[in-house]
Amino acid sequence: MLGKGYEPGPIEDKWYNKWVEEGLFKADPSSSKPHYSIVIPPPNVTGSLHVGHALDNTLQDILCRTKRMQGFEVLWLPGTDHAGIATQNVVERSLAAKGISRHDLGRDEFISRVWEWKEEYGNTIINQLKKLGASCDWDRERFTMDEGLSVAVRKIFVDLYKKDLIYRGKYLINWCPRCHTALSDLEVEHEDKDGKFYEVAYKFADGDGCLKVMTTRPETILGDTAIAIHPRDEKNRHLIGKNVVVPIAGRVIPVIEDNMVDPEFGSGCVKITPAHDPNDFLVGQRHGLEQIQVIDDNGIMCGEESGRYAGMDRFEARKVIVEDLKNNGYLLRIEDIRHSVGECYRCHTVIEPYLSEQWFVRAKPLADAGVASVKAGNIRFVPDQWTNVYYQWMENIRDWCISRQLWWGHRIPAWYCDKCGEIIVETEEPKSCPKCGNTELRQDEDVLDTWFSSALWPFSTMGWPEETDLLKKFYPTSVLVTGFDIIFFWVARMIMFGLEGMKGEVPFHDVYIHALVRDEKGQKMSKSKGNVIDPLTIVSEYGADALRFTIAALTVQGRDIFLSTERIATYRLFMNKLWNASRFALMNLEDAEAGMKWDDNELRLHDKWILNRISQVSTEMTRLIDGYFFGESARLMYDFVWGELCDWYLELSKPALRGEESESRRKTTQAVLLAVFEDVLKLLHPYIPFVTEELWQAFPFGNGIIERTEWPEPRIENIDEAVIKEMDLIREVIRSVRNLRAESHIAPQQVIPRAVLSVHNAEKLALIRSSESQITLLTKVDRIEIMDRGAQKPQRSLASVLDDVQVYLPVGDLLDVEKEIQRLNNDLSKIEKDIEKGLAKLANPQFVERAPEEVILKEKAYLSDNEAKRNRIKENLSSLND
RNA sequence: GGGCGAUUAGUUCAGAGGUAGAACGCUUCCUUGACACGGAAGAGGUCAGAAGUUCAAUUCUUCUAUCGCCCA
Repeated sequence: MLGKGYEPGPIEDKWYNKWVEEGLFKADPSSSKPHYSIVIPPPNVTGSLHVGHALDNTLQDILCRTKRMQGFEVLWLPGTDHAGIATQNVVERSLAAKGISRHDLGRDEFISRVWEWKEEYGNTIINQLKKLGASCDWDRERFTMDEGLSVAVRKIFVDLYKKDLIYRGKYLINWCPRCHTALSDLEVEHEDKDGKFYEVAYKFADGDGCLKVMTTRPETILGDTAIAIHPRDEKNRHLIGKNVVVPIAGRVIPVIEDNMVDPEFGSGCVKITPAHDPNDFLVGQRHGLEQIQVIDDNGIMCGEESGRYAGMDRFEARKVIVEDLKNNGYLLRIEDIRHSVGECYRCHTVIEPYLSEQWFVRAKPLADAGVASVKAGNIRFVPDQWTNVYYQWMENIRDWCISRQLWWGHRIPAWYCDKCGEIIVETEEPKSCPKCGNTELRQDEDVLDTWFSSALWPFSTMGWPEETDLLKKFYPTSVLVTGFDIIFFWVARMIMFGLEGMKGEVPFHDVYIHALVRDEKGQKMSKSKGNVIDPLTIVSEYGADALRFTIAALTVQGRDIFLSTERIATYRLFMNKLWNASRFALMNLEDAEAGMKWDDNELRLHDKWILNRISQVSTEMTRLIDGYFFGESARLMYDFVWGELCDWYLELSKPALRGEESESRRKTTQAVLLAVFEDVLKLLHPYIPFVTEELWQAFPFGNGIIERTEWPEPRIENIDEAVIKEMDLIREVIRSVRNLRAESHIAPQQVIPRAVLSVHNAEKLALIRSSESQITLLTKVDRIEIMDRGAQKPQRSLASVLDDVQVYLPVGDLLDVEKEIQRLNNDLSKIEKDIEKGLAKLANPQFVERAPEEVILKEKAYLSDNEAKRNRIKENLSSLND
């Protein structure tokens, strides 16, 4: 027998271990079942589980578990990402605590320390996923730095290089002076910040006067090589071709024309520093300007041109230079400005545009293919609003800087021959230079962007470039589930590399994009704000199922998720409700057997109703899950179990189960209970696997693991709408009697001798007659009397009017006439408002002419029902005055 | 500057071209043999504002306001 309350603690580990032991999560490539596959978005190996992971993986788990029950061979492939910068930072920090820098150790030793660190701490997040219940095939766990995946990385790099889709060159890239590496455009975060706008005078070289230039970065003046003006700038055009003197530096530079300049902005004259500004870099290329570097890779002023500022930090130098400009009369004025400043996504150091030799992916051709395959319908974004976001980015894509000046990562498979200058790009280390035979080759020091290896994840994890059984069975994957924040970083790049590596085959058919989890105030969760909800704390306090169910219920397409522990506590109660409903059922099923069948002749209205409803719910659940409607599906189950099964069916089933009707009624009710609980547990299993498994085992049908059973088919194929409507009426009658009781403060346990019903419709009359015992049971009324037509209504009674049914509750001395009049008047005014609306509608010739026939009929019926109700309420009112 | 999303009960959020929904909170009552982690009943909303399309708009369109995000 189940305990009195649901306790998640003891059951979760027990079942998780059992599932793993049974091999429930293992994917068999030789299976003949249709395939369903998902690759996990690999979390950072340094990471620990946050609610975003909990969301992402709960949704994937729901899909995988559902599909297993629906007869698919499911592969959910797990793993982690080596997270170049993050991991290197973590290990460097722990070394720094011992006073060691990575340079003290040297590259090889440092990397082996990172591996040691990974072995020790890297499994944290994997174990946390298990706590959540994630049904991944753990035997196939992968890591982006695994040997197999490294082979894939080298292979695709070489292939792309040979197709000229990867190239090397000296360009201005985003440089983080703290992380000491290049970053891609995506890894730079732009934030509007308060800053200063300095207006500086540049004197003409050949005489008096000067032109005015605005800049936010006066320290780059030292690297200026031109002043640019828009060719159609009437005001300044005459200056083109002149020369000016760079303040402080004293160099003479030309005034040139370029379309890049916005003539409306500032003075219309722009200083050009090709080595330290991305726009200026392009201008410099167009005009063949010199690139003068004055800031180095540490953000320190450098080089001959930086003069006496050499050795100063760039921000320190800015202050000093401004001071010097002022003292020499070059500084005309300072304005406050809000402008966008690029920062390193990882450490928030201000990015320095930095001229250096880097590797790039030529993105355009790859992006074109990626766009085409979405346009062709081979990949579908859900919700589809993300399709446009994807197109917009892909259509404006820029080349991707993939080299990183780190030690931890996939080393670029390029070797340099210092004798002849040859660059050799191969998957295996070359023995000698193919051009000059030199055997002293030097491998490129840099590693690849972590996202480069992540982009291969859907197929590198399945053994590519080998043609494995796994790839044959499970590629392309069915769906990718991830957050919108990495559509560009990851989704788009997987599509590009998937099409390239897998000969035009997409990496996944659907992309389900979910929102970000925020706190209850809608703020991003972050450690510094202290508003982080730790999923593992939640799991230990409320159970994994409660967390999972909350996440599912709050997941609505196209909207952020505001999570609070209050919400989780609410859904935790649902677990308890399900537990106790099952407990009730089991108490009454002690002599029941699996597979027992009900006798159709013994089914009462409420039995038929619940069988019809569970059938509708099963069908609906299948549809909702297929459409990725997680929130709707979870709430459907919540409402059905709590609001229909528990509140109505279980209550109505009690007399039969207690044996108060007949043995055959008892048996039939047992059979219905079994059927409904079997389906409910199965339908809920993907959402709340632990508690449903525990309950499943306690029922007579619970042989074997729940997930090895089949997903429910509707118990009743042709839904009987009439049954559902009839039950709705009975529920309404019951509610109205309860309402009358409560309004007149009759204690719930006090039995009222009779309720009198007046029914104006023959079918409804028969229905109510046959449901009398159900009504008396749930209203605590001794008997139901049906009033004859035209008979006098009972004295001193409360009254309530429904469609075709009037309910009277004779309460004798308890009747408070004043209050009852007030109550009826309230009802009356509501109805009169509705009647007015209806009359106005039907009096409108346009409505009668143009609205569809059935809407008009409905409106007429509604009106006449309301009029009838109004008249009866009036009668009731006047009879009160007797 | 370009784009996207949001605005519905005190709060957090669903919803749908044709009679406004849930949870939490609140009020009243109840320890009845599944559950007080519970049950019954109730109060509470000009569905941000304006215009348009329509017989009918809270729902579709446009604009405005406020908020949020992405890209430049």
